Amino acid sequence: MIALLDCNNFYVSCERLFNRKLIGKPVVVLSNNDGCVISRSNEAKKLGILMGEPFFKIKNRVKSLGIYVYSSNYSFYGDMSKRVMRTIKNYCDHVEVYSIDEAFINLEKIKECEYFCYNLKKRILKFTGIPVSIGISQTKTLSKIANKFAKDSEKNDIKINYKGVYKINCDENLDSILKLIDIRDIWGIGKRLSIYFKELGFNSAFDLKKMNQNFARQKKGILVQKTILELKGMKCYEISDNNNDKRKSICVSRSFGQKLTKYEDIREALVLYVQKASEKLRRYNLYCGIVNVFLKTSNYEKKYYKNSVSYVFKEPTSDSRQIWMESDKLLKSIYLRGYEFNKVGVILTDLKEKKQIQSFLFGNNDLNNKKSFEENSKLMSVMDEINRKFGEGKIRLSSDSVGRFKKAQKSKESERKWFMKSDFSSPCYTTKWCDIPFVNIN
DNA sequence: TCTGGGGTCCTAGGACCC
DNA sequence: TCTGGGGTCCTAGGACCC
Repeated sequence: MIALLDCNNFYVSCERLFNRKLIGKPVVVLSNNDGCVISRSNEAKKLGILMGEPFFKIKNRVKSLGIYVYSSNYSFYGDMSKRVMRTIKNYCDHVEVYSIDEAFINLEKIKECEYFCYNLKKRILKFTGIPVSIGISQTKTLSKIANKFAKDSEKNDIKINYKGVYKINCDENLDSILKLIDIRDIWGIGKRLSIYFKELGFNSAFDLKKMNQNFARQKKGILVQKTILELKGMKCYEISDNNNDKRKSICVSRSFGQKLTKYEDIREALVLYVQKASEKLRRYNLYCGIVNVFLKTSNYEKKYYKNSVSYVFKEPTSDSRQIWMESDKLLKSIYLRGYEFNKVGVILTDLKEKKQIQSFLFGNNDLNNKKSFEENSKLMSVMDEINRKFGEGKIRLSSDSVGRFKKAQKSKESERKWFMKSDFSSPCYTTKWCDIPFVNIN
């Protein structure tokens, strides 16, 4: 069994820790620049405040209803999150921290799941002050749904063994529960997909479960197919250990409080974001291969413009001066006069760890240039050196190339030829690396 | 010389999550 | 007047090569 633990109205619950008078009162927490509502207490939900609602639209209503309003304090929420997660890990071996307020827990070895989770919930409340709900089922997708019922059991008087804990069992109550769930509320089915499926007459989670998975796969891709299987109780997503959760990108961006038109003003903002991004980079002990800068007007602007542009570093870097120098040039290249900009940001991608010596060496190669025989010979000698140093070395290949490599391996000569003409790695293509054991071909 | 098919690499954009 | 920020993964399609 898998449990999904979710903190109730997390940001509001955090605010309540240090302001006891907020307990039992309607409270909302706003996003940056007090743009829109990102967390609501149950009382605020009952008053009809929606998630993501722009604050300016409901300002008057909020005032007249006596709702307490707070700007967000992310570093505080981050600290509280760490405490909650630490508490969970004290009692469970196998935990995947999924987001700031959620964690998946492997319950394989636990006999009385519901009882265990109920105790966990009580302990978290005692040690951190944060109320949580726990859903239990065979797959991640189903435990998400179970969690929704657990939350409702807190609010309403649903018959339930343990308050705040709910279990869906595939052999017993599955279908009757799925019939109650709107297709939009399934994990992985967002706005677009739900509109598409509803037009075809699939309205509930039960309907989706019955859908032909090959049809789903063909029309909407592998993720929907997996969701269908998960609804049937077949596990498609394992609980990860968070060991291999190497970050793939770092992004820092903000909407401006007011619209900016002057280049200097935008540049000033960007300096700060690049600074923050490079700090993160170094904190995680990473180097970045590509820097991307984007600039846009508000989506609601009549004169709409958005653009972004990247630079590939010759060598991966974590030097904030170097990153800024390139970012500055990039911004200049996409800035246009006469537009009212709303947002600028920087994204660092193609992140590498220091210890990835090989990708450093091979990552230096120019993109899109097939290397000459001489250049590849140079690479080969570098690999030899690695081989000598570390015993068995490894070559990084994009997984697409693996088949070709295996084919070439069939004879010594074809393998040799293949080495001579291949791109061993491309710094741009990072998502699907395969490490192939290095074979000394001499 | 002409042509087509298959494979790879890469990008932009879409969709989703919290 | 005022509409968050930070991520991940997948896919279609273009360019290129053989």
